[in-house]
Amino acid sequence: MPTSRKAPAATPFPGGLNPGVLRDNISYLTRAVRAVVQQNAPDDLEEGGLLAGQLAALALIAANEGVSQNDLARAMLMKKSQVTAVIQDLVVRGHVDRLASATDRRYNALSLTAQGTALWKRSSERMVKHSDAVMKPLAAAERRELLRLLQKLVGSHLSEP
Amino acid sequence: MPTSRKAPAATPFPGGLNPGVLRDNISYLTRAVRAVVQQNAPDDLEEGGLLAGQLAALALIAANEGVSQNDLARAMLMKKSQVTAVIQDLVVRGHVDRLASATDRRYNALSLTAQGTALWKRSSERMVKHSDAVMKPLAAAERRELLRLLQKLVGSHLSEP
DNA sequence: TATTGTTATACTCTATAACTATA
DNA sequence: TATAGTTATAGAGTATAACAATA
Repeated sequence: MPTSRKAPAATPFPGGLNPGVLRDNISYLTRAVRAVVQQNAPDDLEEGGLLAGQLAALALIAANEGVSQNDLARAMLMKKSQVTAVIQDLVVRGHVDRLASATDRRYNALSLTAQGTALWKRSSERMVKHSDAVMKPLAAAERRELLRLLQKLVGSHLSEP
Repeated sequence: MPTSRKAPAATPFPGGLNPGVLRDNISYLTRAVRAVVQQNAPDDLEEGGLLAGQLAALALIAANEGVSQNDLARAMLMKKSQVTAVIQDLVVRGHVDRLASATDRRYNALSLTAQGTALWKRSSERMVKHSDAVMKPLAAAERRELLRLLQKLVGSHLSEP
């Protein structure tokens, strides 16, 4: 019997264990990747005591001047109460301006301060490097495909909730 | 100028925002998928107040009778202290037996009780259904490829840490 | 009434280090 | 001395609901 016929994947599993149903479980796998992401984060990823979500907030504010906290919450898949905490700290630290919208004063229009812009410039480079480092074990085509599939998965669930 | 030439991906982004560098960031994307996974979890996924990691522990013990807590920690990418808490609760609930190994009494050999086996039988079905539900927006080939890439990514980082 | 954002609260998850017991 | 597991603790992440301000 030829050995090449439908070899059973032989996925190396952490600790040499039999993965059982976990091998094809998206919950387990994404949790595992999150752990890998955390472990590969450089100590200086979050400059000056910034929290993880605050970097993502900076990224989105930088790319969407005047965005509201509600839209930010949707984009980051966070509760609005969580966004309040994230933004409040960024405001206190002087990285973000939070102004009530002129047309509808329920909204906060968020923007980066000069200091926030400078911080983001430094941070974004580290952020991209970190992501690249995590993805390094994959070939270029695989990296693109993984990102595409994750984007599609998230996008699909958010467009039809 | 033809509009079809290298269209800019047009990835729909939550909240209609410009994703900026987050679009290709593995940290952001996996965090987003984790949120989707959580939101799609049925209320009865974890029967009887079980915690998330406890299901994964059941899965691994079921597939690896007599496994040690250390190997479990590696496979689940958890700290051993975290595994202690997870297992302790499963032991108290009567789902898991924890016996000092006969050959080296530092090790605990974990196994499912009859009750734990019955629980796992029920839970594993819900677990697989949950994963399938989350993956549903992807085509079958895409699902396979996403799982393969996540497995490869995790496996690569754990084999050469 | 409905929506944006805030506050308060609780629970889960994760990380660290000191400790024990076995080897 | 090295390893498996335990304990204690702190911090980060997340979910819920009640609330104020604005529309």
